[in-house]
Amino acid sequence: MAFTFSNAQIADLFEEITAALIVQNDDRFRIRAYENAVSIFRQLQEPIEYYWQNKLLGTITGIGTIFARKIDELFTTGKVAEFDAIRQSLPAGMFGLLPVEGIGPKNAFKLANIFKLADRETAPAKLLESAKNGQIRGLEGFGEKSEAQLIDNITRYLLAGTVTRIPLYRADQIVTEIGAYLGACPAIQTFSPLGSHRRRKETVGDIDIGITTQQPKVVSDYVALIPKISKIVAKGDGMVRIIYGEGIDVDFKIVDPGEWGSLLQHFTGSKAHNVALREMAVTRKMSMSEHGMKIKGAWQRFTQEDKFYQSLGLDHIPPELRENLGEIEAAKNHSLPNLVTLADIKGDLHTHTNYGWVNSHDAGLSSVDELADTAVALGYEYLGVGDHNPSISTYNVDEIIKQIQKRSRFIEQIKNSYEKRVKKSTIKLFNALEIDIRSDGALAVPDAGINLLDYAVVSIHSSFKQTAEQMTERIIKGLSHPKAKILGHPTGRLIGKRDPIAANWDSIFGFCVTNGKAIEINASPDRLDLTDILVKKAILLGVKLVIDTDAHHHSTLFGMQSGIDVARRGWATKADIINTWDAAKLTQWLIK
DNA sequence: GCCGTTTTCGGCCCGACTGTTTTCAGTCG
Ligand SMILES: Nc1nc2c(ncn2[C@H]2C[C@H](O)[C@@H](COP(=O)(O)OP(=O)(O)OP(=O)(O)O)O2)c(=O)[nH]1
Ligand SMILES: [Mg+2]
Ligand SMILES: [Mg+2]
Ligand SMILES: [Zn+2]
Repeated sequence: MAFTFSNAQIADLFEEITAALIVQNDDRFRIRAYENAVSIFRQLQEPIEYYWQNKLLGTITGIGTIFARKIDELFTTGKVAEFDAIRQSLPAGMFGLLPVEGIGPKNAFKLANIFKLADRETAPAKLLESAKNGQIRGLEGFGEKSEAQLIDNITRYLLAGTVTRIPLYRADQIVTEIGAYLGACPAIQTFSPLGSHRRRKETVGDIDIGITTQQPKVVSDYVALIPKISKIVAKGDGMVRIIYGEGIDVDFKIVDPGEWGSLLQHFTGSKAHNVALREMAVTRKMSMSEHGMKIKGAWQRFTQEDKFYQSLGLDHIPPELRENLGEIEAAKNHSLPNLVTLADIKGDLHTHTNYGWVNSHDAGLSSVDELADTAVALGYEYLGVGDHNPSISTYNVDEIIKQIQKRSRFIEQIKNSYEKRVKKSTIKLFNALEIDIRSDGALAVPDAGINLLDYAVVSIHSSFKQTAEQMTERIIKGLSHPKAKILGHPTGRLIGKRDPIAANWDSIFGFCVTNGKAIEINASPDRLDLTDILVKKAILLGVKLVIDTDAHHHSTLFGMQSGIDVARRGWATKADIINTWDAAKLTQWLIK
């Protein structure tokens, strides 16, 4: 296979073809199929190449025989002849203009044509030149205002660079900030962050906020005066869209309190979920939107979201599931999963203390006592007391074993003294380590050391770029030790910083099911892996998961919710998550 | 181009704002 393409590359390719088809006034439903394919490609968490190799493209809803054939052609020949022909019929510069806010396919084409923009990289800057020279205002369909907008939008685009999505923890901070401002407005009855933020997606493209009021004009004006506003993109009685702070898009939708239920539904999305619901309404001769349900020309209003779903015969769907990935069907059949909640969690199995050996990676900052006290405060039944394995560049094999013997005695002492000090507590402390899976799959601790532990979390911390085959073999080898019970932060990705490893997850999941291993959902805000869609797949195959904070400080033990969010997006119930089990059941499963 | 518990043909979500428009196309959500 000489040709390889990432999912992002394929999504970008289809996105450009979508734009080209719009320019060519192609069939709007064909265009919709292309748009749909783009969002599917961006959502997939395994390589399209993997689907292609295993002839699984046809199993993806929205990818039919024609799209599958085009992808086959792409991987086989390195290009799609039809796509190349379509693109070559258009000025290349138009594709460089598309990322600019307010420039869609039609205008991108028109402007690239008029100003002979043949190069996509330089197109925005060149167009900006022409706009600044007043060459836009005279064009048909443009005027002084649109010229000024164009200048502003291109300038912002050139300054901001490529679009990056906002990590959810950062979005939480922004939401709190904006919430403080909205809360101070007497005219606002209720407000709530919606969109992908409410669905708890790992990153959000923007911040979406729904508002109810009986004075929409007052609220619209109030919102537009928010501190740190950079620009009003659009504003009416029903909505305000702004650029906020360092260039974050914030969408406000403002409705009458009587429409809150339908607004919650609409503005939470996802788009694919909404479209599927609306198509369902259409088959029942109804029409739905953020304003309610239109039945025989008459609007029915909803103050409550669950009632809105009910009007379609559906159970209330948890926001985390609203991705049009089977949740509507499940809501119809009353078979939605009973998703895991924070209250179900009974312990944390991946932590780091300040124990004083030279760690292979960052050591923790808190003492065992501090971690245990916090775990008790959280009402936990057990806690995995962990460290990274001793650094193999600092210690030789014998020294590593001696170090672990010493640490095991230390933990034993702590357990005794802790149980004396905190008499009421019955918290169970496990002697655990996080051990590197080295590039050949060997664990960084010899057996004689591992066997002193209650269990080990094994993780990839190096050589992230191996092939999927190598990596899969490596991980399975690493998990093969009986004490290796948990695969830590399995994809190795750091949101916005490091891509996930390539691996054959089907094989790894299969191994875990057969051999009684759990896969971690790491709650660190920049990890959040295993990722949501792979969680769903793992659970379908029967894999057990564990949600860990990977705390390097005792306060971080409080950060479990972000892992719960991921688990819920992966359809996880209490039964799927081993650290919802009580100490007896967990111990029996974990300690070998 | 995709899809199927009325269909393998004939459907395919719905709405807000902007600017230039004389009735609406484009863009975005
Ligand atoms: N019915 C319908 N609803 C839409 C459409 N586009 C967006 N919405 C709704 C559902 C979305 O979740 C919500 C907010 O739009 P966004 O573009 O901000 O998307 P979302 O927040 O889901 O994802 P994001 O992380 O912002 O990219 O508006 C659409 O084309 N049709
Ligand atoms: Mg959004
Ligand atoms: Mg939005
Ligand atoms: Zn780690």
